[in-house]
Amino acid sequence: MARVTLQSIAERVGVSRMTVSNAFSRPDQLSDALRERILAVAAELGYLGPDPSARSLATGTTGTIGVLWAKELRYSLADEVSARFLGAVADELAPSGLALTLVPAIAEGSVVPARDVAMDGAIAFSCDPELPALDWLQRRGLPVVYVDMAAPRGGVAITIDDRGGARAAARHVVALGHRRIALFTSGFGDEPGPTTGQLLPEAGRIRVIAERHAGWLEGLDAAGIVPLWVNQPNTYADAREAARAMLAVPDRPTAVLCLTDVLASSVMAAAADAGLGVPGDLAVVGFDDHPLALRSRPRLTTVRQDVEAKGRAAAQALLALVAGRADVTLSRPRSRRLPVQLEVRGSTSGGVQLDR
Amino acid sequence: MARVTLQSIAERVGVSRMTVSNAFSRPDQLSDALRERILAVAAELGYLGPDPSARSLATGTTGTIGVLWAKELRYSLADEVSARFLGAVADELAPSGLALTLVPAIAEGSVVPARDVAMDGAIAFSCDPELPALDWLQRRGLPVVYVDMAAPRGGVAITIDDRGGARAAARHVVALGHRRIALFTSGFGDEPGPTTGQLLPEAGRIRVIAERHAGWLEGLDAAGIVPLWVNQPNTYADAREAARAMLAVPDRPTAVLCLTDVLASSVMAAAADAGLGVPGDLAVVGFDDHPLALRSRPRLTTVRQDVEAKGRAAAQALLALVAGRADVTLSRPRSRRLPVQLEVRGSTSGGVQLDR
DNA sequence: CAGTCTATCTTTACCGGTACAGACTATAGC
DNA sequence: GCTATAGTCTGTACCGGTAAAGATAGACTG
Repeated sequence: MARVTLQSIAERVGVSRMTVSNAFSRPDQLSDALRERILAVAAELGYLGPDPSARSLATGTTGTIGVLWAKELRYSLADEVSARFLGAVADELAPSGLALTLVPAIAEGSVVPARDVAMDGAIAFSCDPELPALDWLQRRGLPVVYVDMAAPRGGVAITIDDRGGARAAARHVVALGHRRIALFTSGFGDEPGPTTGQLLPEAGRIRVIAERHAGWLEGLDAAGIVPLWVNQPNTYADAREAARAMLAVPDRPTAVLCLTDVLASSVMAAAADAGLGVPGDLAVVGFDDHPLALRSRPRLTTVRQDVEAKGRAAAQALLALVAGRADVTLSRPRSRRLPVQLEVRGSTSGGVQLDR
Repeated sequence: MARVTLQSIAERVGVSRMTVSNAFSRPDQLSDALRERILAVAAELGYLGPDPSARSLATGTTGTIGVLWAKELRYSLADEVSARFLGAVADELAPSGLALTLVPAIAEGSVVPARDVAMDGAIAFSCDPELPALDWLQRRGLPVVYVDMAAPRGGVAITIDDRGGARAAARHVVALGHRRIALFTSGFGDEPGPTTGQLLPEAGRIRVIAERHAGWLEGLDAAGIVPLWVNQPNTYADAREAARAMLAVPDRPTAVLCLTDVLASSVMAAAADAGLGVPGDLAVVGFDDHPLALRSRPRLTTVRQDVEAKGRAAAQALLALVAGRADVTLSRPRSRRLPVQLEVRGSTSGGVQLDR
């Protein structure tokens, strides 16, 4: 299959290659009559439109933006919250005709995707700031928007008020009178269950984890409460084992604050398995307001974030950065911190009235 | 920021441009000493490695493969099952250094991603076979693997036994003695709730829908049962309204077979809202064996598919196709239909023993 | 010591487009 | 009638690499 190129069409029609190029890319540069003739010949020859790579080389733009993922995609995408974020980004980008490339931050083999994948810009999503891949993005001079992580100096970050939300969650259970409170989270290694260990440094660099922990502690410290830390290894496995271990400790906690709704959901399942009533025996609070939160019985009290708004904000900021490279008169997009909202539902209130 | 190119490095070191290229791409083509010198100069000048677009143009490969999505990504990715499929594909591809580009099948504006995005191959995931985007992929001569959809003649398809699974689900509830059975699905338009309408043509072309419906009917027809069709508009909204309407009909069904676990989960929530016991008042069967199925109380009887195996199979088939283009002696990968398995749990059995 | 390798580097020729600066009309304005 | 102006089209010069074959020289073979 000999490839049909601009050149072959040009020869057939009897015009210059440039004119054929314009027929596709800049219709205003030639007469309609000629354009139609060119397009007809192109169709006849089976021309597929300008070659993406060649155009990309010539113009310096690729038509795709990358999303840098820290974790293995298997895990990240399995999480509905991350996936919805990605979906919102993709949809916000679609009208501009930009596709979205998933770029693994962790290199396997010699290919370094953050260096070798063609893209016009990138969104770094909840990455360890020390990842070499981030360096590559910057060295390439690509516009980058940082989501759920700190931006380097001058960078654009889109975050949510993780700390405030976690603090509100902690205050909520404290206000309900709970004193034995567990913090159900990740980042303490591979052992599921209650832990007295240190948060792993790499986990501490994940902003979402660090900030939610900080918020919880702010809320608990004020009441002089020392929490029970419970670890869930950061894999895709069901968190029920860790939850079971938590519920088996002497002086079992009466309330548990969870890093995410997905973890909270497993906690609720474990509570049911153990014959414990929620919220009567155990109050549970999640984070994210995942669809799970509404599907669970009782409905889950949680800190709502608008993950789709976050995705849209990130996409818009990145679009502005990409456009700003071409037109320096445009103002740079600003970092934003989106608000969160504590949603009190049946998993803590117990009152049917609040459970709608 | 003047770009550092191979040429500038070559001049600085005093060798040909080709040698510099080889220093990066084919280390065996030059002496180690020279290579080190070149890399040193490259580092000093801030060279970032070969430009992806230029390399892509010269070699004819892009280092990315596309995944064609029919629905808006916002919806597709929000579904944990789709998302896990995508994650499995991405992880299977990662060792080959291939990135993954999400390609919207529905064009917005003049850009046709399936035509304009650079890629080495594509996975079409549960698309309407009549989508123009599929044509573009074929006209480009790209290797394509079709997942959860029929492949065109000679194409490679990875599917699951949707029909057999649905049939097993139907037989299961029939065997339990149910006679008033609802089929909770999508594809009948925008009205939620029981319907007597026709399945929309575009929905009928979605293999997953068509096959699961066919399987259900095979199972019910054998028992002479006429089901109640219940429609859930194909949006991201919670399906509880449709479920509520279903439970409000006179002669309320005693069993409901659902297109997916996500829908089943909403049905169970609606049952709880209506004060109905599962499985006592209403038996519920899902499809997919989504993590939800295990988290729900009672646990959801469902048809298990291994979505990650599906993703891996698709990725492997595509890798084989891509490799086969270069080396025609390789055998073409074959279409596969992966098995499914009915998982009987508490939402139909009622027996505690089966609910573990 | 001629002949043949092998390793190393260079030369030539693309890959398939687009940007930008003319050049050549035809029309309009005065 | 002569010059602006706009509308079309062409020519040239890149974009930044890689493939494949050729050149050169020292090592090895018999």
